[in-house]
Amino acid sequence: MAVVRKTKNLQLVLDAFSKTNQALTAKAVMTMLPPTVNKTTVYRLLDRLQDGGELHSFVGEQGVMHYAKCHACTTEAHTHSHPHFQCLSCHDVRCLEQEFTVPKLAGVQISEAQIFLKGHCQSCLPT
Amino acid sequence: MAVVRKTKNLQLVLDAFSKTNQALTAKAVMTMLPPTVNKTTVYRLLDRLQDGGELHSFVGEQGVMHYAKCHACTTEAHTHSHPHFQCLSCHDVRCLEQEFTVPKLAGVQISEAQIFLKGHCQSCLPT
DNA sequence: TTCTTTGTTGCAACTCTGTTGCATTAACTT
DNA sequence: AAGTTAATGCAACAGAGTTGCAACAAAGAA
Repeated sequence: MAVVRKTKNLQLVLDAFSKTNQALTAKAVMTMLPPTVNKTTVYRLLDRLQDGGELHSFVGEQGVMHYAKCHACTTEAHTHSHPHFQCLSCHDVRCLEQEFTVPKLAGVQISEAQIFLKGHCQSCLPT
Repeated sequence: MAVVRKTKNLQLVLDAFSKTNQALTAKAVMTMLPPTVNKTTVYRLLDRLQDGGELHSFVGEQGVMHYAKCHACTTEAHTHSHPHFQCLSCHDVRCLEQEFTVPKLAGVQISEAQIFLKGHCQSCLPT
């Protein structure tokens, strides 16, 4: 079920995501919230925001779920086929805007692609 | 540390992987072994086989670690840039042999790509 | 404004994947 | 056969995420 009521905790979570362009884990969100907010509440808010299409999620490092704001994605056509990227220097995780076209592969019919890239972001490039 | 001694449990795990082309979770491996084998042992054997280059691992559905036999990968050049695939019908998870070239993306320098695809395998295609 | 409905929250307990410390067992070496 | 030490089993733990339930609080109705 998506978010229905505009509660204080909801606003806090939304604020956390508007403060950054990074993808955040539930744990990361919690550290940005007053410690009085229960972790169950955070998990449930993230779920609801995802149901409502305000966030999308993907599995990042060590199998931990990450959540990020939806920009290109509309609620109806929730493709999420853009790659997600983690910088090995600053450890930021974020969405890359470029759409990723999955080439035709022999013997399988692809309907969904999850692409997780690691490397160095522009600010962290050795140059 | 890689595998050093050829123990009974090691052979059982290797047998499990030679019985299938699928990628297996630790849990899946355990169900293929006599119940006397401790789960810690399984996790450690999977780690050692990975260190030795006999297996490689990747994060699959719900953030669960999967292990698969290494074919193309050598111990030295352990690229793992081939995609991993899960069939939405039979739920098998396996490696796709085709190498995947990650296109140049603006503003980032990619050094590793994890590609997880979902769809239907040849046997499960509606045709 | 007050009442009522029901979506939301906090708490505690739990599930699941995976890990760690330690004493015991069993491969491999000589 | 004896010694060395990798491998194992056990128990306890860690971290991410879930569930049931009672209490609370938005949002609309009266």
